[in-house]
Amino acid sequence: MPAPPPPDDDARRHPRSRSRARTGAGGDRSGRSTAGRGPEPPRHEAIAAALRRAITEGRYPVGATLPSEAELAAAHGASRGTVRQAVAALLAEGLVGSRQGARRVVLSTTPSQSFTELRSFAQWARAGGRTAGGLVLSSSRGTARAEEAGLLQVPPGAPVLHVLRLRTLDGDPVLLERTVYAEWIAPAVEALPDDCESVTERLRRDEGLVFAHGEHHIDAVAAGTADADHLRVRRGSPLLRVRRTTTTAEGRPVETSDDRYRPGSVVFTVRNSTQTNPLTRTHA
Amino acid sequence: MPAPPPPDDDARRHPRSRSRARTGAGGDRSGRSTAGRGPEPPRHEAIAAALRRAITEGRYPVGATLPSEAELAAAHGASRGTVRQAVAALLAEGLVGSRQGARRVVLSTTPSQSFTELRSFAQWARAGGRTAGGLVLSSSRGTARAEEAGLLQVPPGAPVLHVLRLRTLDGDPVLLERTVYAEWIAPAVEALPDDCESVTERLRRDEGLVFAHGEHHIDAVAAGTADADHLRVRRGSPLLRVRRTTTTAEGRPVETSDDRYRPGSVVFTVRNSTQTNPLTRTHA
DNA sequence: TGAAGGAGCTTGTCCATACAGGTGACCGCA
DNA sequence: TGCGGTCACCTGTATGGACAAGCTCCTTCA
Repeated sequence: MPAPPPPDDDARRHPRSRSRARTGAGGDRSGRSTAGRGPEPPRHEAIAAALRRAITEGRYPVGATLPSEAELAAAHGASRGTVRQAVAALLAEGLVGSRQGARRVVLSTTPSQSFTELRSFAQWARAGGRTAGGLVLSSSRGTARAEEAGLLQVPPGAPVLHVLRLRTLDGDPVLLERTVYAEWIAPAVEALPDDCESVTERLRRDEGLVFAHGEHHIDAVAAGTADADHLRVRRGSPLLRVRRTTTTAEGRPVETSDDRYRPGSVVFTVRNSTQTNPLTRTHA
Repeated sequence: MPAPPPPDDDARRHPRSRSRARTGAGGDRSGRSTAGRGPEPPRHEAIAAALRRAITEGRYPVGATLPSEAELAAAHGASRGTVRQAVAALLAEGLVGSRQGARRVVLSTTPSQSFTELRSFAQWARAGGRTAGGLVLSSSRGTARAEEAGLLQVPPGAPVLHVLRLRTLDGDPVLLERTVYAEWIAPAVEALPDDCESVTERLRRDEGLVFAHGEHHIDAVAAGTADADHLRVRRGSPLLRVRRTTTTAEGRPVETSDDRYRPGSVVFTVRNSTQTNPLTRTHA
């Protein structure tokens, strides 16, 4: 849409520099804190963010078609490859659908507040406009049982840290976490305050530890005595159980946890697609 | 925009044809049933499949590093971009992790038998080496309630088809489906046999209808009288509920369903990553 | 012996180009 | 009027080149 600046031939060979210059010069982005805050995100991510915003704000309602790759490329002063990279993100989130030959279609306008991103409880709560709370009920050193050891990739009987934590949403108890931390991270966890709102964020800030990967197993169980007590439900009432194991970017397991959600307050959402995959997967 | 086909005699300008010719010459793929069985998968998919197989077969155990992109490219006679497209698929499946500067690491060797792919119950069962069964308990025309209408994107009161279906795994009842089909697909569904093993596959074969997208809401509920009866559990025992809506590739809703799973027999698995996204998402 | 530095490899980002294959709308003919 | 074919448009696939950023390991110096 915004006609690119007059054809400057020598600059055409440095599109990256050109557009960078543009954001600084023509676009009064300089007024924004782009330079001061962080190293400036990659182009494809910026484009994806712009599209995502346009969709969630209703500029493209459900069923509408997105501009073609060529148009988007021109509008953002990027190449088609970069635009494809951007829309691939929306594809993976299930916001848009794509078929060869046809324009892309908007499937949903609600941002994926779900598993697509690996979200901590606090982050997830904030995204929904709610306030999360936390309270450590007990914390004790112990040894890993066989199952836990397997998940944490340590020998059975290895020292670990067991933590029982109650999570609240707007003051209501909704989640009981039974977490087992690997020993190498235990001191950092013990140093946290009992009512720490977001363990994930604290560990990232204090230890530089990022939870990069996670595996979640979901099923339903009946509330036990302890569950019922803390979550304020009757014993035997249904709970949503999520057993998860989290690892660092290098694949080193950090924690494994048995999380039990009180139904009604929390619903998990997964969006799905035959084309979920980055750049295709349609075959067979 | 598309430059009219100029008279090009230079064979170097047709890398696709070149490599095809290579596979044809060196590997006499023509001798294989490639021509008879489907149109030959894209290169990047073939490479992804090879890597996936190597991982699940244990050639790369958990924690091992994958060959570099350059090595893979050379090994498969493809360009780096194509290899990147292939590994992006594994990234999205959570099989491998990736960090800039470091070799890719294997995170898991179990194929994602889960939500990453949109699988029908029968397909999913087969993948696990089990046999799926189905039985229609009731099927009746009716009108859409407000909630159903919203999910199917039809006006409230529009004609729909309600189907109650019991699914079995190796003969045991594990899933009770309450499905609402949009009217335009209702005749095809009614034409199906009552004990149809896979509705998804039949509809694809007979109608050319593909279930391309899905949205799933997961929570836990107590078994009602009917649930308890059909699933052979006590009333009030916990069930895993998945409310899902499925649409075609164009985004047209096909069905919406309330599925209740008997716990113990089925566990949902979701694998997760900060880098789940196609080609990045690490920022912020 | 231990720590700082650098070289080389590897992944991330981006561009330009070309062709294949599917979609959908327009147009002409019966 | 209705049907079928043509064609512009759009996405999928693939290559190749260039540079940036980050990780590892090895060397070198104190």
